[in-house]
Amino acid sequence: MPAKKKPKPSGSKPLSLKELAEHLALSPATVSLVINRSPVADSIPQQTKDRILSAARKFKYRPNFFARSLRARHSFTVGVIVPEVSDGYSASVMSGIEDFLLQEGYFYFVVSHRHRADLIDEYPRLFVERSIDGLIAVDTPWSLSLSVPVVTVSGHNKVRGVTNIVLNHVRAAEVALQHLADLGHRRVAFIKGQEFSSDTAVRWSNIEKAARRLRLPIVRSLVSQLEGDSPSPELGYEAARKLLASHKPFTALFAFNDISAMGAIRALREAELRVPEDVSVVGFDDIQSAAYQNPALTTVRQPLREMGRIAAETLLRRIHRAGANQSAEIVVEPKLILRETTARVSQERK
Amino acid sequence: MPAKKKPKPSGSKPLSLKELAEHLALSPATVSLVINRSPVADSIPQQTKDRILSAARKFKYRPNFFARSLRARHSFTVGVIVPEVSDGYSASVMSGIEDFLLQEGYFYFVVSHRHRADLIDEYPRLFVERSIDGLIAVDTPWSLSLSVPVVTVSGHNKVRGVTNIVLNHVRAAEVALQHLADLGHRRVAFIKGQEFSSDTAVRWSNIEKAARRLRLPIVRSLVSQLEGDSPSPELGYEAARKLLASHKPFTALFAFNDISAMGAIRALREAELRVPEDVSVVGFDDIQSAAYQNPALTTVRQPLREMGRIAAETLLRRIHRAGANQSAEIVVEPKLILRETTARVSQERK
DNA sequence: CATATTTACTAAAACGCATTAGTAACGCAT
DNA sequence: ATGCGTTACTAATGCGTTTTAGTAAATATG
Repeated sequence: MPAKKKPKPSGSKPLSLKELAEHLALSPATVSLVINRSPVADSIPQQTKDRILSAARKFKYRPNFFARSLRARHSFTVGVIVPEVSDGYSASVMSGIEDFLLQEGYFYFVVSHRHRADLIDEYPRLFVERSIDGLIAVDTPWSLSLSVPVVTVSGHNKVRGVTNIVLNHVRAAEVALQHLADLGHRRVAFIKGQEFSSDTAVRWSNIEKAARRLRLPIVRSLVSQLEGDSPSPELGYEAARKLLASHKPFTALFAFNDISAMGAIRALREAELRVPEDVSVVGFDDIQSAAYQNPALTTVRQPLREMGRIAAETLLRRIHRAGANQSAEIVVEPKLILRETTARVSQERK
Repeated sequence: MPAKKKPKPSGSKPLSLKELAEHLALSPATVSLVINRSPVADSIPQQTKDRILSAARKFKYRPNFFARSLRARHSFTVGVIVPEVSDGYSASVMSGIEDFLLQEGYFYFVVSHRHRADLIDEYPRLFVERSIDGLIAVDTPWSLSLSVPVVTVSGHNKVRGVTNIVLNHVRAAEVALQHLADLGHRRVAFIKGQEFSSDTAVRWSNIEKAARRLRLPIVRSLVSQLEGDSPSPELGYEAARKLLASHKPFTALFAFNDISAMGAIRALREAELRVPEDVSVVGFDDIQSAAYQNPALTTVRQPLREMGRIAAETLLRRIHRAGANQSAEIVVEPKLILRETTARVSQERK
């Protein structure tokens, strides 16, 4: 005899397993077993199962997430830490992360540390308190060994228990400089990344190697560096101004990223230098707006979205098969995207 | 007599309230009361409190989040739904949301619906299953009345229980067209937003009104519309091509957003039209990269980050004082940012 | 000195679920 | 008739908190 107490079929608060069981005149245990398709429920006749399932549907039964997680001791949630949500790099990676995570029934928390060391320390702790199942650190210096699996995107420290998703930086430097060399450039200026950026060091050392192989000289005064943690092209503008101030001539510029390339182009313009006629510029990353600059930016593409996806995939794999699969590094390939900011070096400037 | 069982001061699994209490030879209740600074604990002598607090610190006791939420029936988590994390608009708003939320001890889940109606339907449900305390919908058509407070950014439907954070669109249209009119432009072309974009309709109707007030004609063939849901400038490029194809002359273009303005500028260039000498262009939003276009984009700024922050603030207020505070709309002011894509209309084109 | 109040706690229930160890009833072979 | 294996379930426990309603002892009050 079904109780006729709650005549609210919709809009009321969610009903619990117990209430559902009561309605069915069964025990919560049985209902739980059936709903979770537990093998223990094999002995339960199909008819009963159907009865349970259809009642669950009818009453829109949704297991309480906290109760479930409390018992199961995992949350189907991962943490993502980035320098800043609103910069193109992080956002692209996140997009890839999201793709995979949601499709697997996971959600994610995001936090931006904005390069504050205290936050880089604190946020992971907060995450762990929130019982995340794993963590992805994007473009963030990482040295912690957490109690949950960690995957980084562009992390370069070898830390026990963390897998790094990295670009093939050897290739990236090669492909960019080769292109410039092919166009006849010999005097190339560079803008290095900020100290805190996790790619700065590797990228630079590979540029040096590639330059050596190509016999391109690297002149001290033609190397500038981004300073400050703003995500705006302003920094590239400043860096390029310093380059210009050295009064050493150069015919090409390889910037640390697309954003700084944009700023640099502006500085070149202001100095009455045409891009690419007078100076060729190569960016890095290939963020969305790179293609729609005027002129469109030639750049080294990192498959950011894919890197995010791989990070998510790797993380979940590690969450599931804890222990095994300890490949510490996964490498993805860059690609040179030819657009309009590079050109053959002109005769008179050669 | 303290048990000498677990001699692992670090690295081991988190200890529970019960274990902590056991160690202190007190009941879990007492410990809980003290740790949560409950008024009921007033009668407990300071000495005992100190003992508890210092033990908690020593053992790094962290309450289990699920257990706590299970009991308290709220999660200190809100959901954020955006069209796409990796587009500048959403990302800026998110940045503002994050600022406020984290500072108040809340975390947030993000999902991108990418304009798929089924996801716009499904994600909020998933959110509710995850027991979010509230939801922010960014630039997303919203008509649902959820069981938790909802705040939209640029939502325009009046729905019971949802607060909309919106731009003053009257002013936005006015300020842009006034500027163009002041520069002598009479033949202005327009690019409208996609149907699915929540601002499209309001924006357009206010443009019509402002144009009427300024006695600027709106010619049918000089109105184009974005089509497709890509977040790239490509769409603006296409829209501008259609405008050009009409062969009606125009001296200014007011685009739906900065991204499409960038695409449009490229189309104009290809048609041998100089910006701003031949055609002035005004964008909308003032996303990060607007300032670093060449030429830098004149645009109507929406204070996106601030809108995010206000959304978060409003949401938390509504979560805390459920019921009251039912202002259905909060309006923020736009600002015209003068840069380099607008100029006085030239004599011969007039 | 009897009673009321305050002090310093604690027992127990509840939040909603998953799971393990059972049990009762039945059919079947011996 | 006895024992055994199925079948169809259920009771009970635990996950880690918070909170309410107590209680026992110490102290104050009349």
